[in-house]
Amino acid sequence: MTIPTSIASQQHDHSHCISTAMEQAKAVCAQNGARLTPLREQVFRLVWNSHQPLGAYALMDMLAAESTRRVAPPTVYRALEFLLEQGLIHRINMLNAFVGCTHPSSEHANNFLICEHCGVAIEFSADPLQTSINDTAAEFGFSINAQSIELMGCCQHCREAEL
Amino acid sequence: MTIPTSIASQQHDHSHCISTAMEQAKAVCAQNGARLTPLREQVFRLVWNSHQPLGAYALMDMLAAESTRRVAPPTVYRALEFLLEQGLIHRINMLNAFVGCTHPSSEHANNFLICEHCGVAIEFSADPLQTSINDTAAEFGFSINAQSIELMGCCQHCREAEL
DNA sequence: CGACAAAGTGTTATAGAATAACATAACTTC
DNA sequence: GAAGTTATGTTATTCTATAACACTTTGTCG
Ligand SMILES: [Zn+2]
Ligand SMILES: [Zn+2]
Ligand SMILES: [Zn+2]
Ligand SMILES: [Zn+2]
Repeated sequence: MTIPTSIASQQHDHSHCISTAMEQAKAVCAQNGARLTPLREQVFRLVWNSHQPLGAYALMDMLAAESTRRVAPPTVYRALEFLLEQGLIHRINMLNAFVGCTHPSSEHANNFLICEHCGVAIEFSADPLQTSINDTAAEFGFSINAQSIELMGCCQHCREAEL
Repeated sequence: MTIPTSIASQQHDHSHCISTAMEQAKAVCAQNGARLTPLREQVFRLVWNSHQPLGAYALMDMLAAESTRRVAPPTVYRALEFLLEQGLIHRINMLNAFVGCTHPSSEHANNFLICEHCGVAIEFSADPLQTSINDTAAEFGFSINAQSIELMGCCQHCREAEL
């Protein structure tokens, strides 16, 4: 019922990721009294099509491909905004792209490993890391409202594949 | 001869920041055999006009205001690219903006506290934080090429001013 | 049920950020 | 000074995101 983040870059039963994410999304929206409309669900599904962050315009094209009607930017941006508010997806600032959240119900810090090879974004959280972050902020008398940690590089799977 | 990061959001002798940054920039370029041309120096100076990250188009307007000739995007983007390569400025991904680096000569991890009130970006580094980052990456078998840590919130100075 | 308000979506236009491609100028090096 | 390299100018275009307004659907309440 949870999505293990570390498998994102490996071969795995991704349909399981999708269905789990879908369940969680419905639960979160129900709990928040938010409406996961057909359009929003469609965008969410498209974002979850893979573990690779997707740009808004790529999503727009996929939306347009699925339906016959033409799709304009606000359509997809509004859906993305909703999903961001609900904590169901994250924005990767380094890529101007969006990716599904693997644990939307619990508290989550926006931390990602992003592989430059396969494009997969692995969400992670680590207590010692968060402690260091909080300590540093405290040291500066700084109060954190939002945090973005993005590490670009090469994932284990891709490095092993290269040998 | 160094720029203390913690004073960025306070009243301080900013002309000292600028002159120090300028010295360091010249030293870095000399060491790397890179040419700090008048245009690049002008852009660098404009970026260092404050501790608040500046967008490329704001810079462009400032450039245009200073000289009579008209300035097109590639002009400023090429200068910014050069300064980024030399490690003299950083890009704040959450803001699509650029800010001067306070310690360009040494190794530096791209870590920032960004105040939503005054807009100041405070560059910081913390050994335990970096250790946690490296540990986490190692745990996932991930090799880091670039890292971006951006903490948005409210700086001490602004919080005290609000009371 | 029928008005009404609120939330969601469609549509057009525009703003904002970044790069491609090619021409010209300046600076090196021989 | 000629040739090659680096830097800048110039025009056009791509990519990302939002503003503004119209229309539709959904939920609420009398
Ligand atoms: Zn998966
Ligand atoms: Zn990979
Ligand atoms: Zn200063
Ligand atoms: Zn502040």
